[in-house]
Amino acid sequence: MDSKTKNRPQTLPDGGRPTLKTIAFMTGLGITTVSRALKDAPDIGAETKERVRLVAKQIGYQPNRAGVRLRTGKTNVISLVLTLEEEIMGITSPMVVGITEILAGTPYHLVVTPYSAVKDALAPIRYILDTGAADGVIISRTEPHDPRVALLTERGLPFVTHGRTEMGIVHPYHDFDNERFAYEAVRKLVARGRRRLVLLEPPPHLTFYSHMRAGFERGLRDFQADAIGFHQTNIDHSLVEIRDAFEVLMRSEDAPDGIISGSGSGAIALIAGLEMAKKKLGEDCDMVSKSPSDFLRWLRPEVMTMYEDIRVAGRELAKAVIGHIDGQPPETLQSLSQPEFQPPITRGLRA
Amino acid sequence: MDSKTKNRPQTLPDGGRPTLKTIAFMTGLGITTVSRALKDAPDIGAETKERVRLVAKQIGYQPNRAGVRLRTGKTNVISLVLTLEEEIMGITSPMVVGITEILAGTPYHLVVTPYSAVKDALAPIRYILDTGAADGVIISRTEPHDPRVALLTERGLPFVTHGRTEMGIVHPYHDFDNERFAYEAVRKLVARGRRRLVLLEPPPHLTFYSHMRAGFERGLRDFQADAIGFHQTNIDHSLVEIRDAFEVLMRSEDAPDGIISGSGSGAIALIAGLEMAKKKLGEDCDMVSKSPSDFLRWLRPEVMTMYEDIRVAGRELAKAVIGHIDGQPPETLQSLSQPEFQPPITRGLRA
DNA sequence: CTTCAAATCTGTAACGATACAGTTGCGATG
DNA sequence: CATCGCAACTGTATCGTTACAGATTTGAAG
Repeated sequence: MDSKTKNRPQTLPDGGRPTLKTIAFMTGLGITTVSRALKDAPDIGAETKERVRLVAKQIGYQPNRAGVRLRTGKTNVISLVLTLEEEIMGITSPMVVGITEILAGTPYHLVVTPYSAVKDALAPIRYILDTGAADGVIISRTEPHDPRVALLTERGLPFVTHGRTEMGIVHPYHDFDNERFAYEAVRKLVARGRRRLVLLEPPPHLTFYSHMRAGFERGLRDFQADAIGFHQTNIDHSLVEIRDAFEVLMRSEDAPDGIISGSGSGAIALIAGLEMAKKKLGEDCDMVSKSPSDFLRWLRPEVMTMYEDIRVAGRELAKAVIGHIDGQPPETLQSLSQPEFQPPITRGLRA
Repeated sequence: MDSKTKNRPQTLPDGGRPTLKTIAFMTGLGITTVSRALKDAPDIGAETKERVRLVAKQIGYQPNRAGVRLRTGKTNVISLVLTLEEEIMGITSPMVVGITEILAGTPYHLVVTPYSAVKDALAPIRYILDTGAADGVIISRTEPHDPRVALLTERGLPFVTHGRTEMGIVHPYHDFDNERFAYEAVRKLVARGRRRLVLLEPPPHLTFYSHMRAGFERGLRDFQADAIGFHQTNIDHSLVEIRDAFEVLMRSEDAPDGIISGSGSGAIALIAGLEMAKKKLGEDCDMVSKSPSDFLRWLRPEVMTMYEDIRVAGRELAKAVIGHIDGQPPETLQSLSQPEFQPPITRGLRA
């Protein structure tokens, strides 16, 4: 055995799974060389790289994640941080699908990290930071001064928010244009002759509360309509609470004739309240609602809906975190999706 | 330096994160001792264990997952395998919530592993097996002879199915009792005087297809009703397809007077088809539907719904995989959730 | 006094990958 | 014909943890 090959691997790994050692053994190269060849390092010969790549592919080599993670700290994990009390109609589902669609083409895995909103929204972030559990984080329910954004920025962990902040930190985000949603909703209702408008708003601590309100108020000014106050409930309340509060409003002198619902499930409760007050949608009242799914269009075609495509949001968010991890500047990783009214469900035969 | 302490760690790990080395340094013990103390090994003194535990807790020690995984192969990961084309109304969302509720009290993380049903449902399973990506797997859309179950069993990777199989393999599962659902649905419809019943069924290749059909047919026999054939579509088809096919049926001589819908979103389409045929729900027709969410009850209270609690299913599935990983016998990890009719939404004030 | 066993504790090697600091061979340079 | 630089390759140490095979101490038995 000449000196050049004296420390070459003599044995193969026990388990069936190929490692760098397997490839080293098969090619007659050193483990280091194989590692560097697979990374396309400049100090490895072109032909050698080719050989290594070929063998790696043949035997279906996949780097051991634990090995990489232990040595380099790179987890290849994106963490989706969710509250357990997530929206009734399940915004999570299409979101997860959207994210995984993007991650499928990458080495990243999606880990769902839940927290109880009732407790501490920072807890999961701290956990991820302290344990180095992920290379990137996706958070939602963003607040104007969001401590999670502050913490993640300070500690330099790439992230993206579903929703914007107002704290002078430039960071990746994806958001639905709620300002424009409310504005267009007002326009639509006024066009139908409605002038006494009510808004079922997001909870005030979330950023998109002010966006939606701003759009609402701008619309009222531009199209000359009036706001009917309805701050007793918001889209985070239970359907029963929303319904009951709205019934009271609809029975009062102050009853609105146009309704804007900031959420699809909220719309259900509003409709129920309205009907309990013996009013009829489409006659006494018109309604515009945001809707992440199709059921309103099918069951209450009278409601005019603007579709919020959560699946696309998931895709955008995933692309943005990865971009952030790859070092792209945050300002290039921001996107806003524009609301559009949905056409009614087609009657008649169509696939 | 006496011989007893000569190889004690002299330096602390660079990063802020505490490791076994940190604790060893602080307690003056060896790394091995600390490791074994934290595992409550029998050859470590009681007082030593106490000290180690105390220090570990104080400094917030958490084992490095990559280290454990590399050494032991234990990933502490549960993989939820989903099709990207998952149910329209998003069954995924409450399921993920249910699973994470259980995992929160364990060292396990939830990784979502998607696949395109259009392609190969085995692909993600192979990936997990080949790369050792998880300690346990949760699969859904189970088939009577499910190749995924065969493969996982053969390779000895713990798993649980959402739905049962019929291949003579005893394995953990959680299922909704679809046989009973259909049976009780028939009973209810017959009690309302309906005798010409139609079933919107699951796709035939899934196991619960035959369960639901069996319950349906047993109900027809026991309560003396007749089946109206409707196999043109199933709950996997698009809402438009279902609606159009059902409209045709409702306009025909053969129009049913009772409808059983195997899915909540399917019910929406059936209602639309029925209305397009100028029939009225509650008058010409009654309907019983499975429903994983609340919207039907709110928007179409005429529909009698049986609630399928996906969140609870998620919890059961999580408990079952973990049980399987922990070596509990599969036959003790099987559960069936019993359908119950939901009460109507309460009218009047209630939280 | 040995000798031995039990009770505690410990070092080494290994899991798979990579950063880093070499080593080797070879043609060009002075 | 030394010397140098360069291209191509390699060994060692390390990340944090645990399995395994010792090592040390203590006290009781012979």
